[in-house]
Amino acid sequence: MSTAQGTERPVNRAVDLDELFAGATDVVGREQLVEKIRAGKRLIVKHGVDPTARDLHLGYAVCYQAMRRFQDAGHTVVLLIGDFTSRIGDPTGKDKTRPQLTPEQIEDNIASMLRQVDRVLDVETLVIRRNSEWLGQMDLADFLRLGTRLSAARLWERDMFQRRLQDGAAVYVHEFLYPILQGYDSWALQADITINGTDQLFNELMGREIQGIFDQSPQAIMTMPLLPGTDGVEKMSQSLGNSIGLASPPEDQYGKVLSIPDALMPSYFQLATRLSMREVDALLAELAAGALGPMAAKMRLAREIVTQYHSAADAQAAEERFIQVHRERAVPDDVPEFALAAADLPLWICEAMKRVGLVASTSEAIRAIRGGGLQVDGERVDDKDLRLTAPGSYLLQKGKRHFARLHIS
RNA sequence: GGAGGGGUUCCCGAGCGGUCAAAGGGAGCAGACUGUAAAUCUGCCGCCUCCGGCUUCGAAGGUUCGAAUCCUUCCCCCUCCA
Repeated sequence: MSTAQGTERPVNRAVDLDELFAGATDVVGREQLVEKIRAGKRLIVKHGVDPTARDLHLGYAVCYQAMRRFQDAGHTVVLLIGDFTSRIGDPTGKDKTRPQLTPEQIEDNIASMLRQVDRVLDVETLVIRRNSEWLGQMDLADFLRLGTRLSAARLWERDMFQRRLQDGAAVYVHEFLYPILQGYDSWALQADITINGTDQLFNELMGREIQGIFDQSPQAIMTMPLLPGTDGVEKMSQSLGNSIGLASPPEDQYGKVLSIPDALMPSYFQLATRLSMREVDALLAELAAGALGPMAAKMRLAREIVTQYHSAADAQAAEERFIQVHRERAVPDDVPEFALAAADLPLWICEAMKRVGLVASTSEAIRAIRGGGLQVDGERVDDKDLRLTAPGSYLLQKGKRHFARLHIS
């Protein structure tokens, strides 16, 4: 079993521990870990992910920021791709079995993931491993042998299982066994610390258990809080539509950050920016004291984030644009354009709105008109039977933010 | 192997022969308000040139003047006992 090799960078033994662990909800086994750091050991820092295709968002970045700090301190960060475990599939949806990923798809996904994480992590020194390397070789006898050392009661403790049991929901065998495999990963990598979301605590504790069984020094577990989404209620998740993508355009990021509830600003400053704890504390103190207005603070937050994932210039531009569009309600300059021939005249307004994609159906267009939400050239449309009769250029608009320009010639 | 519960509009979830395009919540869209794309309040939220029509309630048949609601078969999901 090979282990990850870091590059020959010096390890910073005197690293500021508070900054290193900043934002963590908990660090299990911190004492031991600190000893290793002080002794100058180059830590193996594990972060496990599924190789599913997805757009990474700020929620994921919370861990990456933490991992980056370890990289900066000279440690080896291993991005562990759960290619083997993902073949088993995540059971939680009611959806039918997920199509199995081919090795090519997995490699594509890894590549796409790297293109996104390189905005946070140092990809040069990042080590990538796949757990099929060892799990793919494990035979049933090995697995059962491991089973002789682990009590099922230990697995049942998992609160998720307990809850499902109470609710009368199913617990599938493979998910029951999943933690063992994930724990085995830590042993295989000889991980000194694993960094992941709080939801992974149980699985990672299994790693300590298994490392202990094989007389390996148990990994520390640094759990990071789940970043709330822009709705301020649910955790950030692509499927909930409350996420801010790392690769999203500057304006999109900027706008979304400004839309978070004020109460979320502290967590975002702390978890989603590269600012140090000290800087964040100072900023929040100013905010609390009223020296810094909430809007100003949030704009600062948005700038920080856009700057990190794009550039200071992009952040500046996004901010100006935001002010224009939302405060001054100007028409954006990237309005999608559509062209139609004069032969389509006269064109029913509902049809026009549909052609241009502002509404999905004429029914919706009619409803929108009744609700007063459609405009042509800045004038509200009140008559659902309105027709465009002359060739020319029309600015179609739904609400305040959806525009389309239609050229008829 | 046995017993039972269930599949409803984007999601969750009521409905259990007509008054059902189907309660309620969430999401989404719009209007008002605001420092914000937040919060709050209001409206909309299957399709159709829409004061009328058409197609929906796992699938296919059937019973009825009439079904999401009853019957039959099939597909899928869950729980409990063994």
